[in-house]
Amino acid sequence: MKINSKTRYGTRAILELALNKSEEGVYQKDISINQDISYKYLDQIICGLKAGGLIGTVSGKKSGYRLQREPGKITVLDVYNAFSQDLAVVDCLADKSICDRHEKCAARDLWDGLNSVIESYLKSITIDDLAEKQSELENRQEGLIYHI
Amino acid sequence: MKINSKTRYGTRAILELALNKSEEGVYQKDISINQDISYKYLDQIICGLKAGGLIGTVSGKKSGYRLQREPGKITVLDVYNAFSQDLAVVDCLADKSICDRHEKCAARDLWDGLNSVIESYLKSITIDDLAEKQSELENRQEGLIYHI
DNA sequence: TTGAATCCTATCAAAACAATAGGAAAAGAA
DNA sequence: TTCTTTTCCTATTGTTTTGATAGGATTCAA
Repeated sequence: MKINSKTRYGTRAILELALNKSEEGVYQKDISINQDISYKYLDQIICGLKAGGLIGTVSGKKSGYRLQREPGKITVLDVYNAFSQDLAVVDCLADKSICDRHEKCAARDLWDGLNSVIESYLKSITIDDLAEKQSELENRQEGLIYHI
Repeated sequence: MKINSKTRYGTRAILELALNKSEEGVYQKDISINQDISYKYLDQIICGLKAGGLIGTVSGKKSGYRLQREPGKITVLDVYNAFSQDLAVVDCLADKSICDRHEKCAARDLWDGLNSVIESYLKSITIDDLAEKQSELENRQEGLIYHI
């Protein structure tokens, strides 16, 4: 049960865009530096986020990327879905035909429940939540320094 | 986010033991047949379940395997842990040293929350719950047949 | 017309995964 | 004892997924 690196990086990349309060786009280069993600690998991450309709390219004198919706309307599940087929912790959830047991399988119901739990958690957290949390964490850090 | 096949099969195998109401052990052969798991692969599954202290070998005239605890005291998380290291949807949860960002990383907190959600779900379901569910499913099936 | 940025596709090495294989050890039955 | 059945153990293998790199095409403003 691991989150793959594209989803991990994708979340950080999109968080980086949410943290940018200016009207201008954010360069891939800056996402790469600020979030410690290989510039080239980020190519694919950005491609996925764009294909998922979560981010877009800014046209104009300063290019770069920006969110396509308000950060409060993008959930982590959206990011997850940009890099995976449907969330299905076991294959028989997405496609019953692969297992004859599906009609009466307590195990399948179990995994189905797990799926729901994961899905609703990922859906409950928006990029805005993350951005707020990130600001909090950074402020708390500074606060500590003041007290030394 | 997939559950690996050992955990999947392991759950079904241990469910099979829970469904056996006799005092006698259940043969690997029978688990294999009833649960459609390759006999040889089941070797490794059983080995994991034994190492996890969840099942044991019956000694006496009829051998086979049985649960080591009451089914109500074995959770699906126990089964999961028998086949994976600690549950950690991202590696920086189990080992902070792999990423410098851990002090102030909203993403890490996000995955930590996901981890908790998964863990508490898996912990909330016992093998006894599964066995009961399985009986229900099989009875309902029979019930439907009567009404045709 | 060049420089910086986005965009696109192919490739690769390593790791994880799922499963098979072959047989040793134990223990009851003949 | 010997045979048979079942448990137990370790190695190996083929496939798929994963994480990442590579190389260059395209766009566009200065």
